[in-house]
Amino acid sequence: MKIPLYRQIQAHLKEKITSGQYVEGSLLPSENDLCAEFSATRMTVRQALTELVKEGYITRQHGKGSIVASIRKSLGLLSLKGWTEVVGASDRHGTTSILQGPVLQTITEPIFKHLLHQEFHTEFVFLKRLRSVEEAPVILEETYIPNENITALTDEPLVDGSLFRTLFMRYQIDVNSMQQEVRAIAATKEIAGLLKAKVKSPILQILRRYGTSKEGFYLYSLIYCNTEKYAISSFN
Amino acid sequence: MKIPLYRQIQAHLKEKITSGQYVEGSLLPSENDLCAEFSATRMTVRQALTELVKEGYITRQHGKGSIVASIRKSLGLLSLKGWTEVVGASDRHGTTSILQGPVLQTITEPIFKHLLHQEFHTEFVFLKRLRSVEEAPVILEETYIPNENITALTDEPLVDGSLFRTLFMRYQIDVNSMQQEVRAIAATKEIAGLLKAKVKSPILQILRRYGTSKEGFYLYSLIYCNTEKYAISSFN
DNA sequence: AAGTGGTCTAGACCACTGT
DNA sequence: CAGTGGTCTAGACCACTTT
Repeated sequence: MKIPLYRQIQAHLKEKITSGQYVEGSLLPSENDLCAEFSATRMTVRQALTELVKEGYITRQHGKGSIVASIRKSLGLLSLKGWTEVVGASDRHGTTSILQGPVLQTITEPIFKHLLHQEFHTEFVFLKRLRSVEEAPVILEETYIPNENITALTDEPLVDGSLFRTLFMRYQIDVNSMQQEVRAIAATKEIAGLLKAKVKSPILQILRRYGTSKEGFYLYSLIYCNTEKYAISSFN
Repeated sequence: MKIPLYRQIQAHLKEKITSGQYVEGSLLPSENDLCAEFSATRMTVRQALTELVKEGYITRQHGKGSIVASIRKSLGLLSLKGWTEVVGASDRHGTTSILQGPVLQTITEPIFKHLLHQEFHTEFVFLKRLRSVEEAPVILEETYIPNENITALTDEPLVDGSLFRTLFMRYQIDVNSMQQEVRAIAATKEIAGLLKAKVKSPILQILRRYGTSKEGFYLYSLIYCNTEKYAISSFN
């Protein structure tokens, strides 16, 4: 077997968590149970569990067990302050509307150049989304995904409306890291219009590159956020 | 002994790294050497090393060894894009000047209220610093440190001009986590003046709480950043 | 070939959380 | 109290890097 046993256990548990078979807040099987299930020793099982803690899928409590973590917080990076509080645990007064795409195109934003891993002119799947809280638009997000045999993205709707979830379910691509640049800019006419802000009002701009479990495969996002009512928060 | 052996090994190595006895880019003693030195088994030594990787002090390479990481990047959170590139590996065209403090006072910024862990009116050591690149001011940082027997901070200068390093050297307090909120705001007259930007120009505002190795002890920072030339970037 | 880190076994004792 | 995770031992074989 090429893949280490602890990686297999890790992947197996991750699958059960993301698919909802292990519910948020519940307990994973104990270390000893997992040892039996996978014919492994505790050290091996613990290595898998330690990885899951590091990735934020579970927390552990001495004497109790491994607890499935609350929301899979998109890597603990961006979470709209108040998005979940205002909106409840499951996003439902928050809405996302797709303004454009998914559609094939090349990157036109020169701003991406210096953190681009691919050729500037390769083809990307493009997606432009507007996220709102209580009817008020807050985030404008333009996402570029290099077209490496994922053209089907443009044909079928997203799983649960989530891009990351779609990539995971349909292509087994797990987004697992990120690099970003944050700036304050003055709203252009177009951005002000979409975010219902005044022209020239301060807007948060985030340039982002996501790393994935597929070697050399990155996603790119250009995000504009009206932080008048909600701030962007992050942990760690 | 109350402290686990692997924690002791971890602390020992961390000390040698931060004090410069193990130089950046060089190799740590091999696992077997460390086993001998601490009369421990490899699993125990490896647990210490794994923690150091997680904290960013070292990287490891199969067949080679444990390599002391480059800069201790304040938790991989904020690093001025270009600060190190523009400025060389060791910060030296970047300057920090202390505008005010360290001095004792209470927090006056109501903005801190909702992520404050202490009472609003407890006493804090206050510090106001301006960071520049090539003579141009870029970051204004106001830091509040709860005054728990650290009054000496106000008496002696900072070690290497670094607050974190001072806390570590003089009080064995290690800053190891962070929570932040980011907003875009319009520059006030005062901020515009200090950052040499126009009044009402877009400024990045960061509200930050740092967690430390001392249970329940947090630092607070209010940061203003002119992102016209340099962006704030982060990894992970 | 020698040394390094990566994975794994088969035990052990302890501290903590539940009943 | 039984069950859980936290720490630790004393080995083993393998894959990778260097000489």
